[in-house]
Amino acid sequence: MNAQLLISNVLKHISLDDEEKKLFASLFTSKSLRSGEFLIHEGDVCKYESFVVIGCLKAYKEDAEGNEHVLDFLIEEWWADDLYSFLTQTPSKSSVRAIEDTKLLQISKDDLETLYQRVPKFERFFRLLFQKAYIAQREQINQMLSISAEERYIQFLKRKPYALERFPQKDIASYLGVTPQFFSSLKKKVGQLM
Amino acid sequence: MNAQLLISNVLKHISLDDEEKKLFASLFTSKSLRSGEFLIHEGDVCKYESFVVIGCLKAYKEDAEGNEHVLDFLIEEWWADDLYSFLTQTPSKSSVRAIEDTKLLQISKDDLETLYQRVPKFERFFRLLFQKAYIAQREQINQMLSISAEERYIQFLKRKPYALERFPQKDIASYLGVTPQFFSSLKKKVGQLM
DNA sequence: CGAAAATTTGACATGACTCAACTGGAGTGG
DNA sequence: CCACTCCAGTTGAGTCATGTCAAATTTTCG
Repeated sequence: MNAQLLISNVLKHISLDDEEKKLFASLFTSKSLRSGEFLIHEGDVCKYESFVVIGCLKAYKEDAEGNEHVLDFLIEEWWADDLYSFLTQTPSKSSVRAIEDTKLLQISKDDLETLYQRVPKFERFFRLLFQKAYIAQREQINQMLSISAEERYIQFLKRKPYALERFPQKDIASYLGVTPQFFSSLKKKVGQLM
Repeated sequence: MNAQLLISNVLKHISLDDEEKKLFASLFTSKSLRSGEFLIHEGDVCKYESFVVIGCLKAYKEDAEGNEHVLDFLIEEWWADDLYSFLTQTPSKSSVRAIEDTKLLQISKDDLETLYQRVPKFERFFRLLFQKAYIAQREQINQMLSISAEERYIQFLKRKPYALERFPQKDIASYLGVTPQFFSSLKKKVGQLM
């Protein structure tokens, strides 16, 4: 198992000595998913926190009519999984599914608690992750309230320039809250402007 | 200063002995706001975490054209303030302003750190708050993606039946992401259905 | 290659916005 | 206590953004 990407990600937020790095790496196990496979199904309790080493996934929720609503895209160096379900050990309200072949590193809730006790500064690291997720969401809400679908799409492209190549259009449409048809015309229009 | 409401709120999540209650209460100071006064201005660093004892406030953000976008309403037994700004001690991206005369209890960042060290289980309490805020936001995003303004309004009334009496209509409209005019017609239509 | 899924395109329908005018209540000053 | 002003809220006409439905086209993948 190669944990280098994971370690270097952690080092961006807190410092670690060799001992701590070794302990940290030893608590993770690796997992692979083929495109289309589930990391979590809605209703499952999320037992692991997962770090994306390579690949990409979407987090989404189904409404009463069975329509998918994409909440987020996860790529390399992001943490997948339903954070809320993981922390509270209650059933997840959303699903996470690979949209490319994906390799993950996973840590269980118990091992994470162990880690907190032995190296308390990891608590800070994971709290920072949570905070980032929180503020990113707040931005997302704010954008949805204040700007048009076209502007949202342009912002989205700025933040994730690789989006059109990596994510299916219908998932991007869902993430932005528009129909695939309307997204198609948006894309054409915006493409001509640039 | 009367901290009973605050203490009983904390006791819903963690247990405390008398000693701990006393310490906790001693770290808070009270603050009053008249209707219309600011708790935080956009751009300020949020120095205190505030618990609403009585009254209500709105958290909002202004866009480039100067339009308000209401992000949240805060009433009794809620925590006001920009959590992100408080935790990271960076300038707030939103403002919080009283819409009724309001009484708050406040704790500073330093005192909160002291509290964490002396009674570590408070760390859990505040982390739970954060998690709740996170999941509430995720619900909000999900609703915005999947349901119409009319349905959102009906859901909102279910969650906050007191809303029409306590909050100005234009603020509710902004919270739901519609114009005051359209909100007015929504209200009429939904009122007739019920 | 063939079938299924994703994307595009066009006609039409509707939800939500803009603008403008009107109503009614809450101060404020004379 | 009245007249005046100032907002918040309402109403209606016209418009634009986005959705729906249906069909054509392209891509994906077994």
